[in-house]
Amino acid sequence: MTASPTTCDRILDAAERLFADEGFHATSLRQITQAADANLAAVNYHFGSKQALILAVFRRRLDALNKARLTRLDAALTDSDRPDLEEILEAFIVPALAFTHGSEDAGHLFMRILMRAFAERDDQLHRALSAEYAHVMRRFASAIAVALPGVDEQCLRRHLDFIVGALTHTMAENGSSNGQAIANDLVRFAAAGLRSAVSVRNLDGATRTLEIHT
Amino acid sequence: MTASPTTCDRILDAAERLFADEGFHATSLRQITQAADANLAAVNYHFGSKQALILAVFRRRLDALNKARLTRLDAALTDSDRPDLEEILEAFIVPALAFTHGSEDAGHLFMRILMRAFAERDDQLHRALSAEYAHVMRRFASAIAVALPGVDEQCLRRHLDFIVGALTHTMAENGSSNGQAIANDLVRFAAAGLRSAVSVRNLDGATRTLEIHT
DNA sequence: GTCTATACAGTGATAGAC
DNA sequence: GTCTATCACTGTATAGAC
Repeated sequence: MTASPTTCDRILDAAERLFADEGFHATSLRQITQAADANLAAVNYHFGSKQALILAVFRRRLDALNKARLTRLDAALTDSDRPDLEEILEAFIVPALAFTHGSEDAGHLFMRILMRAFAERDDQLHRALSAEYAHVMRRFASAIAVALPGVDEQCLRRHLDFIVGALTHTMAENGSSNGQAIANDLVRFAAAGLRSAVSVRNLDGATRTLEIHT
Repeated sequence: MTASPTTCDRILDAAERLFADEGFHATSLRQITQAADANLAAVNYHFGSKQALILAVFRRRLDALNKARLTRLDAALTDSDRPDLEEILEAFIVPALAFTHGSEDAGHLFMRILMRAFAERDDQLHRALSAEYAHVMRRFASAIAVALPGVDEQCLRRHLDFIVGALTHTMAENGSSNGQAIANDLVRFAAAGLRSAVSVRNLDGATRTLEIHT
């Protein structure tokens, strides 16, 4: 069941489970290699460092998540001529929160790992991952820009940061409960927030008399 | 300049600076005590553990932030009879992002420490801090509930999580640039998101024919 | 009480033998 | 590729000096 063929995979599996259970910092390489029936030095041989091992554990699951996101985004875009904002947001949010309901091993572990990730990640990991998946963010930004014509580019980038922050914080906070309800809620919240920028901008351009807060 | 009177304060100052520069995990107690002209054991004597020292460093700044938030909230609530949603959100968001512009030592360090916090925090720290400042969240939740009559309680709690996540992620991502612009943006974004919940709920209760997404 | 010196078990990493 | 042995370093605990 847990006996994967190669040493590399056994280390990845053991590391994922231990990281999810105990946290990254609290898990030692000796624990991991012992659980994986491997030698201590094997980690540094195969991955280079503990940091790189953590990154590898993440990459394995985040690749799947972002592939699911892009697949759903493509479906939403080809679905109709004019992309629907809610569908785009669902393509980004639902796959992330969907693992929540999976009592499947991989899904459950992934969720707990993600909770750990945003509860404990260091910025090396953060930088590496956000660079690695920047193209995903760019694709969603483009799609939203089409669905919301007239939205300011810098404003859109900020709003995407808002959404990413809300999503990850909520995942870390709420664990594996109410995934679908939270997803619906966040989609509506984010859509309203995004649309508010466009309407304010339009009003501003049209009348120049809008009062700006503080 | 950096010579505070007591050993306790010197350790706190040195720890804050080193944590901001290098990160929590990467900074050793030996670095801290050396920079603070103190003995290694002084940390465990005064704070109990490295974890508790990290917590103490946070508490010193977060106390000030949350006091500023509550002061501004009180001002917004007594300002007029009916609380204004945007003013409430500003009371929560602006003080957090205001430190951004402070070239003052404390403000600048605080910002970088906060970036580290949400780039590296472990869940012990997270749990302790959110428990410690839960009353602040409760006060803001109550204020918003008054400003937005009819909003579902559970929904409001989720939305507050969205806002906290968006705020912290954005602070960690954008560093010390454009604080005021981001604050205005986030206030508008959050207000629109919050209002969307109320209008949807009202529509839902009134017509029962609203289509629910997916 | 406040602080110091010292010791300890455990960490990630690495060089070199097999 | 894999393993053993070893390194410098970590956070923590304690006994004792001021």
